[in-house]
Amino acid sequence: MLEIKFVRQNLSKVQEALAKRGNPIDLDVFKSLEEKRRKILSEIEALRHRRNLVSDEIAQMKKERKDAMERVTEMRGVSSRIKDLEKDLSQTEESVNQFLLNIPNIPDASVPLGKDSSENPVIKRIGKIQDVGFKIKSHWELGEKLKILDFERASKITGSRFPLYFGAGARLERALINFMLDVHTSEHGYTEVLPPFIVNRQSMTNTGQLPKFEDDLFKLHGWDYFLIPTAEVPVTNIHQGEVLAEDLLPIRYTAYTPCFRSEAGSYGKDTRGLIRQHQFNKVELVKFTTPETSYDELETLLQDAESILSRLHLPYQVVTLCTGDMGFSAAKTYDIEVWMPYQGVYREISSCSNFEDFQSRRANIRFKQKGKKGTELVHTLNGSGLAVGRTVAAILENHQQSDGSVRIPEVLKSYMGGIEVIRP
RNA sequence: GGAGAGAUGGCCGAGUAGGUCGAAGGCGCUCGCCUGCUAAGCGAGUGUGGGGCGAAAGUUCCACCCCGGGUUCGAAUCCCGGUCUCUCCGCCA
Repeated sequence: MLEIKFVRQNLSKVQEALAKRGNPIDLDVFKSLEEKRRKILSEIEALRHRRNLVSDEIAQMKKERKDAMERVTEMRGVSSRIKDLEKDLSQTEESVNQFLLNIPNIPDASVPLGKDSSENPVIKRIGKIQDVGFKIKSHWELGEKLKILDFERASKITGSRFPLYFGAGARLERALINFMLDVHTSEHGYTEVLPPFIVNRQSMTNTGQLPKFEDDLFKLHGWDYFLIPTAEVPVTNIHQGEVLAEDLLPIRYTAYTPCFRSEAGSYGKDTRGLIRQHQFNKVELVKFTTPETSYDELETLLQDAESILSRLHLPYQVVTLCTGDMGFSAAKTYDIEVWMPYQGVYREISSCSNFEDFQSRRANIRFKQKGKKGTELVHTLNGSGLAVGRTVAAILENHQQSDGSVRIPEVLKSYMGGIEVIRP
């Protein structure tokens, strides 16, 4: 959420920034609501001031055993007037708030201008794409032939877009989770977290999934709870409402969680394989930083995610999301895209973002500098490190051999109980 | 699921016959003094958010003692509802 004062004082700047993102918003409604809110508020405060003064007077008169009836009667009127205004105020505040909650973040100045994903500049490509000299199979074909993936049976159990792994496939998924967590905790300085997989409405609102994107979430019947679409939600909300000591920052957490997404509106897209599922596993990286360091921390966050791909010998590229392609809460985002040889395209496998104070304002996460007055909002960041199902897909396709077997990357061997190749 | 106890400032902890309580006291922290160093000691200060005035220091007003309602001229204090935590019983991986 943007700061109300900032929006009020920078109407045209905000409007311009939102136009760049491709979601123009008419701020006139906001302007008049906000004026109304401030007008009512100052009237209420004046009346409350008066009431406070006279109430003290009444107390004094009672002490001196004087008759205070006249004042009491007067204050009855004042109090009921206040009550009416308060009702009006809370309605207006609610409207202003709803408006603000639906305004996306303002892109950082370094974010390239563009209308959609076709305009995301590639900033680097790592790893060689080799011509293997045989016909590349898709990961779903490999998975089914190797008897490690079974999409048909998964749909019997639940429906379409749910994964079912067997044997070395299940082991590979688990190996990747452990490998990623181990690297991030022991080499990159993150603290491992295992959070709830179900969160309440407030947490979803704090990180920006709500109120706008409820259709993308799975909601629990009879509860105001939701399945998490990413560990970002529970992990960022660990510190909601807290004032952190500055010397604790930056805080770095990594968490494995399953992720649940309704994928509303994606009918027909990526219908085969592991790319787009209602349930998938992900290892997430989350940081809380000071405003001064958040952009440096975004760069190292990106490196931390990249290092997983390098160690798995998977070719990838990094793009900067342009203004028109960024998520609602982000101020700047890098996507890491892994090479998927069957389709011959790079596919998103990690998304690393700096949210600046957009989430921390909603979640009220602050820090305090020693010896300094007041508090300041932290900056929050997160990135996938990595999406596990897509990593399995990438390993299958990139490390397949002409006989339909798949080589396990060296770094995973110890996690795979010595399995070096998955064979039919 | 049943019974009970509790929720106060960065932390601990007073405050219930409603009025000068934004809240005692302690700890912590900041600044100053003192002191071979450290510790101790002494003095002063020290919540958050919003608004007005001010270049700033500051000053002033409003709100906040878990959350939401209610009673009242006036609520941290009384009433109702909710959330969370703890204890006991039951059940359970």
